Amino acid sequence: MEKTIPDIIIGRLPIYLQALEHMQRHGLQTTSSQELGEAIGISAAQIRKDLSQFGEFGKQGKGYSVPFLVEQLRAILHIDRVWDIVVIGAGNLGQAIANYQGFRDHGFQVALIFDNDPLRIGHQIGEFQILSMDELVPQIEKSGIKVAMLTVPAPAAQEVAENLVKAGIKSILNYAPITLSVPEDVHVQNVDPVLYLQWMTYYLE
Amino acid sequence: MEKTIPDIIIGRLPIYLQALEHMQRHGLQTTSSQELGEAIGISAAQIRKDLSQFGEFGKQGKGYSVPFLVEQLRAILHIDRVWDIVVIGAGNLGQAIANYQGFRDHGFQVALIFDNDPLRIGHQIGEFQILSMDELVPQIEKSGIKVAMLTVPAPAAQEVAENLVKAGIKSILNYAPITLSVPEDVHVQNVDPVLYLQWMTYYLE
DNA sequence: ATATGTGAAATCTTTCACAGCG
DNA sequence: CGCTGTGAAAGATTTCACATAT
Repeated sequence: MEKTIPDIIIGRLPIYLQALEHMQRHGLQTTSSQELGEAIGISAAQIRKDLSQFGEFGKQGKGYSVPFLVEQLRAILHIDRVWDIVVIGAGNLGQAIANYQGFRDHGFQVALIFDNDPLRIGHQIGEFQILSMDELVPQIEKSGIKVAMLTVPAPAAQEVAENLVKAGIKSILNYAPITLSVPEDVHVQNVDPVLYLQWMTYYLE
Repeated sequence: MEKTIPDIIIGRLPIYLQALEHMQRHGLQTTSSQELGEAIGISAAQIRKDLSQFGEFGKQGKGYSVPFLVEQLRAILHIDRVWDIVVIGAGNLGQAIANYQGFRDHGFQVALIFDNDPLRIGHQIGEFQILSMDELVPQIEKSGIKVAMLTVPAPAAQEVAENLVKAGIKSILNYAPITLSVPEDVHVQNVDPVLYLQWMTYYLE
């Protein structure tokens, strides 16, 4: 009886939340679909329609309570808790991710980091030791972590992804320039910046 | 008379190209919409429809020449040349980007990098000196660069974006956790990883 | 025999416009 | 009166299925 909510709607909720948290930091108590829409470049009707998939969060004639809507969106997105994440690849990007304050501020906590380079294994990044890739499956299994960020070179990415799946990972943020093949119940988001740059250059010249 | 091609199609072309380059590196001379679709999880019909917007690149009964289609896609996306890019923010992420080999391999060349921290200004990252934010508009104007990657903290991002627009930037890859407000002719892609993590946690638990 | 390119159909997404509530 | 929530309409995207070319 549960209707499935389109992925495209889920993808907009974090954007709504980002803007609402911004309003909240600025002390705004109430907003409207109109105001929120103008802040993020999305139509008021679309925001109302999207939110209506999950409940009735507004008051007619009044708008939405900012703190209440923030709380509701956090619950919907399951970010009303702290998620541990694992980083695979301790190169420049992996290290930058491990040290990025923005994850902590939003309830994501880097808990494990792996690399296969003997010169890196054992070294400290922030408060974590870089672990050997040989330890990947047992360590992740033991930790119960479900979310991974993949920053290894393309030729290694598919094999690592398969190990992540074996270890019980269900969500992969993939920085490697390759389409990963994974089971249906594992979600992959490709965030290779080159893809986005190539998209944007279409509109140049 | 030129029909506008939907943005959603443009966004898939870099994915096609990524897979085709992968095939090319493995020596594959020919492929089909079916085979390409299986590699990236997109239907064969959609690939054919997308490509048909730009011309007739295949041969009936035969399929597509991999090197030819790679060349055509590069021309369509305007990546049959080297693009200089500017990085704003020389923190962990900005430095990781400045050193990322993947950009060079795909025709993007970091040419300038800016920060507003006096402790960073003047320091070397790879072959580049970190420049002062005060120099941002004149230096970018002089260079003629059109593409920027924004890795500054959220509170600074909107102001920096406005300066980028003044300096003639037309494409911004935005890592800051905020929706930027820019003129219509400037393209922004938001790549804040927190947005993607929040999207994925919806499907967990 | 095989695989493209493409109208037509099906599906999905967004916008419209207004009843209804505070 | 102002703004939500929502059916219905419009618009966009994807899939189907086949004529056509090699």
